Amino acid sequence: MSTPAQRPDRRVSRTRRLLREALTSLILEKGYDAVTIEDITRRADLGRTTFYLHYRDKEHLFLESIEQSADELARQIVQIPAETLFNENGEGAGLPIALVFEHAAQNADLYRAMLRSEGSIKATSRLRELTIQYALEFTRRWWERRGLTSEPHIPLEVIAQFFAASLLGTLVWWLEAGMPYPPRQMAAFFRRLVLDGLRSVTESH
Amino acid sequence: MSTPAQRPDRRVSRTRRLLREALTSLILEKGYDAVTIEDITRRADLGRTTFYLHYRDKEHLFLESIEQSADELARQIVQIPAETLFNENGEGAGLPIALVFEHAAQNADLYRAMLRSEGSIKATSRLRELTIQYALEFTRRWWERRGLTSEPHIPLEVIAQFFAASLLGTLVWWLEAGMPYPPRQMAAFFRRLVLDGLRSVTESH
DNA sequence: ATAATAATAGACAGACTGTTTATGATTATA
DNA sequence: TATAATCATAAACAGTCTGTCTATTATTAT
Repeated sequence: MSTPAQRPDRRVSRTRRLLREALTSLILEKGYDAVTIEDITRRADLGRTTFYLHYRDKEHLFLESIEQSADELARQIVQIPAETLFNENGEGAGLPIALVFEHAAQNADLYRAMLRSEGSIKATSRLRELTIQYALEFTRRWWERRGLTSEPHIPLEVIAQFFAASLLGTLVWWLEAGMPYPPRQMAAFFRRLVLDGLRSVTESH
Repeated sequence: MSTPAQRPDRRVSRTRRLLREALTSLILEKGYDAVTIEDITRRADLGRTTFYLHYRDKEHLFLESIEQSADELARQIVQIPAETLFNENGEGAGLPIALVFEHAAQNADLYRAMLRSEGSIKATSRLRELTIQYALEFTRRWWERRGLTSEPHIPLEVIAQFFAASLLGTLVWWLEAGMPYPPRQMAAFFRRLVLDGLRSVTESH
């Protein structure tokens, strides 16, 4: 997070990358639980002991992938200028959500591996945490920006949690179904559902 | 599902119940992954080999708990008369959702164990499946009842999936947070969010 | 009362984990 | 390009868990 970045030994970054890639592909093939350390190192073409030089266990390796991917996405979202970030219509409306779906599409394998709940330990859990955290901050800023000082009828925490859960759930379904709609359209669906609710979908004939 | 119900040997139902209870409590204590078969049988005060007389592995035991609980809830919901089931206001409005939150509150331990994503294999996955399936059917009937024949702007599948994900997510958060609001109120929060959307929450001053 | 069924302890091979040790290979840097 | 530091490696290890089998005892339904 804030080390002076003594650039790591080339062997180290290579090894770590190979291990991450091996784990992701193996999860998709046989499911998280079934993957052994030896599977990983065999696919990465590394000695089994090498694994323990870098990670305590499978979980730590996977968590690294998650944090890395979350950082990458967060960096993209942060770049959106504050003026357009909260636009509900017109330019830039829904941009953060669109970025999420596009980032997921570009890293579909990793996302699938991360979100597939069939045996993901605290990996999925961590992803949830990160999303809720982000949603909470976003919701809070949104609220403030509207000059609303009084508490909403529904606690902010509930709102943020609702947002995170529906976003992650929608992502899971979309990825597992083979991304049947393009990212932009999926983002639009989601935005409509989460902002205007189910009722609005049936009301507009 | 349709066996003539040759009532099982008393020893069998006792053993199975003890195993289910032991697993649930152990999951809450050390997390799904960390629970071994021996842990389970020791807590249930049964021989380890006995376990294998009834279940192939931990997963099958847990899946049985899930199916059983889902059946119980479904039986309650099915009892709601069709007239009030789809009421959006007035009598019976939101009853199914309220039932879910109340059932979760009454079986909080089991629900926590089921929903805690930290290592739940395909258990959580199965729960998702069941919920989506139910949400899909419900949404379809709702749609039909409104006499709407044309497809909605958003595919029904997306809607059902959205509903299921937000419901399960909200449940998880609520249970893990120690049920900070009573079931009825939580159900009302959820109903408001899912039916009218986030925007409505900030618009009503 | 008794035949059928269920539970048990004990022993087993096989798989995986995480650590240690001693050795060989690659890298950064001067 | 020499060399000291770092990294990767194989081999061997004890420890844990799994799932199966066998022979024996206990409980149940009728």
